[in-house]
Amino acid sequence: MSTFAPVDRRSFSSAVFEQILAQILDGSLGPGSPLPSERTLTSELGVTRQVVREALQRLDQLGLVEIRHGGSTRVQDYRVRAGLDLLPRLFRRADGSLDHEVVRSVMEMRQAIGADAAALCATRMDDTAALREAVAGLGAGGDPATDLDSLFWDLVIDGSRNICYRLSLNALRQAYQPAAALVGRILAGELADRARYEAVIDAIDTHDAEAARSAAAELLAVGTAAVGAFLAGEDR
Amino acid sequence: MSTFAPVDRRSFSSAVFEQILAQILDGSLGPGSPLPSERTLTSELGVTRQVVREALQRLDQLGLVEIRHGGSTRVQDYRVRAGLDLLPRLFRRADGSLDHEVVRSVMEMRQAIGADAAALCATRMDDTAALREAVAGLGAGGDPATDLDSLFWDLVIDGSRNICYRLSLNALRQAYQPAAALVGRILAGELADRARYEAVIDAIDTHDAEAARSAAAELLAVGTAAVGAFLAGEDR
DNA sequence: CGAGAAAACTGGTCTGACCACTTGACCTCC
DNA sequence: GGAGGTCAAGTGGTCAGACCAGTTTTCTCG
Repeated sequence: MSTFAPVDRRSFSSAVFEQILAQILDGSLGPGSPLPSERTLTSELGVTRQVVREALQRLDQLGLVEIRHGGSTRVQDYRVRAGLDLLPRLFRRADGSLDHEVVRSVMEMRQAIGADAAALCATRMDDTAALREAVAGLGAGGDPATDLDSLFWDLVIDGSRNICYRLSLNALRQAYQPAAALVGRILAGELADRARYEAVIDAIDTHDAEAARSAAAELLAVGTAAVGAFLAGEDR
Repeated sequence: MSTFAPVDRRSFSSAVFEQILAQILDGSLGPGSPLPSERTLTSELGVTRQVVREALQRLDQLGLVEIRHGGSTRVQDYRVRAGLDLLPRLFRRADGSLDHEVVRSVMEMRQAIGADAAALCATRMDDTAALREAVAGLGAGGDPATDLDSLFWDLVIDGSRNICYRLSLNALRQAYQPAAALVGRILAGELADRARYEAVIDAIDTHDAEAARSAAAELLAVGTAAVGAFLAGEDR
């Protein structure tokens, strides 16, 4: 099964963005240190000032630099300034290795948000038919994206009517999307455990928030443990 | 006490960004609909194409539009694509009114993340001296930003060693920062309740994760309730 | 009617100039 | 010596119009 991925010829703008981003994340450009002027970057990178500017605007949007008219552009401490949108960039270190602490963080947040969303869902969702249907379709689809429990949790999150959870889920998903196939394999155990899914749905159905919370937490803990084991195995 | 806020004369680029952003959020530009071409925007807005492009790059970075070389740039569904960084933009509707559902969402997430972070903190933090000091200094400082329990929760989040929580906290804070003074007043009850803070710290000190979780949840629930009451009062 | 070429879009980059703001050196005047 | 002002250099912000590189539509021709 050979799959061809489209060559991603990023724009110059994106290339510059990635390059500066990498230097900020690996510490080459520490917090507070000024970035070279746009004109300097222009000549050093061999691109136009417009290209440099577009890259800088995006870095600013991410909260990684602070641009000030007249003054120099400075690097900000991303651990203080950046939002969750930065997450996808933190998975791999400069040398390409997986950052286990980040992966663990994602799994922990997944569990906490998922559990609370299920609890809220129990108080705010009336019809669980869609949920049961989603569980029924689990593992049936072909592609890993659909095969994952994306649909189920989409419904739970939407049912919780919490926009923060919705946006957080988007960010988390954006983060592990590139490795969807691998994630699917690791989480196989969780995905196969229909009984736990049903337990969550039953609790939501009876509007029992605390039952929904604990059932969801138990369900998600399976995946958390599986990922933990995977990481431990990788260490060896 | 009259305070002078610096006049924020945004750049054209930011103005264009805000304008398009507003239209996307209020639905004037629905998901999937194509944006006018850069050249069209250029002439309609009376600015240069570079200005338009910088604005579009930022919108793309936020996950609000999808730019494709050769094709038209399209509006994406922010409820599916945008990450938590979008949050600060969702507080106020087009008419300037506060979106209660968003506020409620923030408080719920604050509570869930805070509780889980406290639990993790209990298993990962060894020295709680800094925490006790932070609580001791609560309410002593002058400005609302410091006066808020920012420092305390900063320490808890850092102690949890969960980068996702760290970034989420940044995003949440970014969201309610503009209204820090008001938030401080509403949360006064929570901030004054030293005993609850101490209970959290004690649990962390004894490495009792579940105790820390419930103590933190109870502490944060005070603020959640206060905000709920405030919103209910505003409805009247 | 269908396939393929051509034209007309779209976004991406280049050029070089000028405007607006901040900074810091220097200079004056108490 | 210190407080204030002036000025030049450096920074980001914007402008203009041109050309390159893809995509989409249109039109032509078999």
